[in-house]
Amino acid sequence: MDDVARLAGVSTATVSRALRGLPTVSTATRERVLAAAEQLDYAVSPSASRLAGGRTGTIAVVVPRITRWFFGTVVEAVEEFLHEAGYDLLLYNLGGREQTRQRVLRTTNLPKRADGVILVATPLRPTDLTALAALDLPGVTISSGSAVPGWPCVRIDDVATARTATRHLLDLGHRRIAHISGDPDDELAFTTHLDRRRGYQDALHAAGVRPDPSLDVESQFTIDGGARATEELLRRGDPPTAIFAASDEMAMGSISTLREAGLRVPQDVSVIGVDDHDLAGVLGLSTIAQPAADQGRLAARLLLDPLRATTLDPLRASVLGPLGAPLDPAAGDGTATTSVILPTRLVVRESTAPPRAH
Amino acid sequence: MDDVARLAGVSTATVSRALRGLPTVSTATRERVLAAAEQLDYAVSPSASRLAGGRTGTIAVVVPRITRWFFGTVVEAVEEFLHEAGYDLLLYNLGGREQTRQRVLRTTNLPKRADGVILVATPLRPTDLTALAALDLPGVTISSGSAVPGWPCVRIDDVATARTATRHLLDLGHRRIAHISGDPDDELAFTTHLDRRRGYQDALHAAGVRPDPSLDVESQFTIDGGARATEELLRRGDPPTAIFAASDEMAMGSISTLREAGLRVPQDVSVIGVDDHDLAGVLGLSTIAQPAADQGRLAARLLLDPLRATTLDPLRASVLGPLGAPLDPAAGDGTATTSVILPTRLVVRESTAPPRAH
DNA sequence: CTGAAAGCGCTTACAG
DNA sequence: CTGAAAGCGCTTACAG
Repeated sequence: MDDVARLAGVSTATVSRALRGLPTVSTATRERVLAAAEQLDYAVSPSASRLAGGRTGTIAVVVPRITRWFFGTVVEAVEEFLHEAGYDLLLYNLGGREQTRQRVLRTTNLPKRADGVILVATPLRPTDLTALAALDLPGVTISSGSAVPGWPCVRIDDVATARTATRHLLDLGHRRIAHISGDPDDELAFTTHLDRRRGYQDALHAAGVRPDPSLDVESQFTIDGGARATEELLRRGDPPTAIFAASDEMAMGSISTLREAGLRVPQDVSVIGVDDHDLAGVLGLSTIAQPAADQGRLAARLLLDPLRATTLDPLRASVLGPLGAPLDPAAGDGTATTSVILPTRLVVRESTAPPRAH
Repeated sequence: MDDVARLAGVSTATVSRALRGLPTVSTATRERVLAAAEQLDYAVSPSASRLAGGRTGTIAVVVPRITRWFFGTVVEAVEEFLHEAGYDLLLYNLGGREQTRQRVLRTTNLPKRADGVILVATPLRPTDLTALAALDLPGVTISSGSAVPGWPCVRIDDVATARTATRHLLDLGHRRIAHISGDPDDELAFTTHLDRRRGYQDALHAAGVRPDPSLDVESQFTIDGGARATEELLRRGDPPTAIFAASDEMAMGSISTLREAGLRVPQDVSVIGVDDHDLAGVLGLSTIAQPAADQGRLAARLLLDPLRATTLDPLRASVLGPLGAPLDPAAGDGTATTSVILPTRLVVRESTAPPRAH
């Protein structure tokens, strides 16, 4: 930076300002600095910049399992948004390891590594919430059960989504509709499966069908979880004519088990999932599509907008107007949790049909 | 850190040494420092540590698309290894954006952000190689077409893998065997599809079958790419009795198209892929399984072992012996490229069967 | 085995 | 609009 300053005939302070685009630099000076930096192929040292400026230019993204469709898709969208904005992405994949969760949420002194964090479907205990609040770090959650005070939350309406899926099966004439969802080991405040179960029950009630507990099986949100839940369902005898799986991956596991058991989909059993997984089309799986990439992009934006606004000179920020303004007015007060709810939509393919008796 | 030093009654230099486990600290002192740090809930500032020490404690991981099975699985394994070793992971998802590739490989001054880089199946032009060499950064490639001088490479034997797949089809009695693979837009030095094509042709030749160019279609390594390649194949008339797809995702797209065209798998057309994708079982897809997670773990280890060795005091490193030693002696000379080749294995499921005429 | 001191390369009040 | 100077919080020779 000294070299650049010398070449441009200014101080390093001015080089710093010019390179960051601060408005308090005359156009002529800025151009001279930029030219000098270019000529010397200079780029600021992130380490020094962080230490002196207190900003890391990095966002931490925490997902349960990057290999699952929803999380991979979210991360891809977040990554693109962040990198286009000049931010780096630190990836934390919990992978079911409780200790990792602890480390990420506590010890890691995240605030010194990142300017903000995006928590995707990360289960949070009350103590975790306290820990997060203590970090005093900007953050956004995606499809999180437990809202973090002051953090925006991007998600879909899980209850409505489940209702739509169940109603689709009801409309086809099904009455014995099973539901596979949830994680039995999950004593954490992760409510996605609870919400989806509620929507399922709501829809049944609205149609005058009393939910049969023996048709409601808990398992993991994975292919394997869906397979095992379906095995359990079949083991109980008197199988359902339709299954609403809480995710496409569960639905795929379910279909696999049904076929192995000699049951045809949809002739013997209809199956519907949630997600619109990349492979849903290949498998002919009916589903409720949710916009995973949009949720990622939006979360990244909600996180970055305020960060970028405070980076700007206050004067300029007021001139820029909308750029600095939070997407939702309510997000501004620092403690309220703004939920942005994105729409889902029914996609009917070949895995759902009227029951045979019809 | 000043506080810790004061509480422990030593200098900050000693605190620094004790906390990093350097061997030049007496046990008593170390314990006092650790206790003080614990008591004050102290953790070093990464920014300051980086600036002063020159090490970032971070590894950059570059993948083409995190949403594809192979890359997601690799990243998950790498993430676990890195975090257990106390390193952070910076994710770069190329996503087909050429400019991102440029930025990552050049401008980003990677060496100031990461201590090393893992390049997963990243196409490299000769100029990229020059750029990488100029970075003077430790790195490892996974399944890269172009070897980077001095970097270890972890991969499978693509030629042998393709040969095995093709031979499986030949053994079943197929003679009209199509191949879908490759990226027609790929003028980069990414050789995976070339190697797989060669294995395919080798196997045909060995069986006395002359490869039919009209049965060899190029497309993308995706579900959609497989679907389109298969459409093209059917459009050409006189369809094959079997298809060897260069990846499971392509195979899945292929199956989808075949079914839409009214062809049954495997009765009318057999299909085999490469990967052993999570959903290969659900789809009954025969495939050549490759160890994606193992490749990720191994790459991370090959990258970290030398880094950690140089972090240690030379004296201690020699005491520790094997820890500091490179996995492969040849990896040590700094310019040779060591390839570690992991085994693949044929997994026969329901998508392959003898041709009907049989 | 330990400490004093320099220095890593920036950013930020502060003053002008 | 710009500069001089302090300081961000560590690590590392160097000396002992």
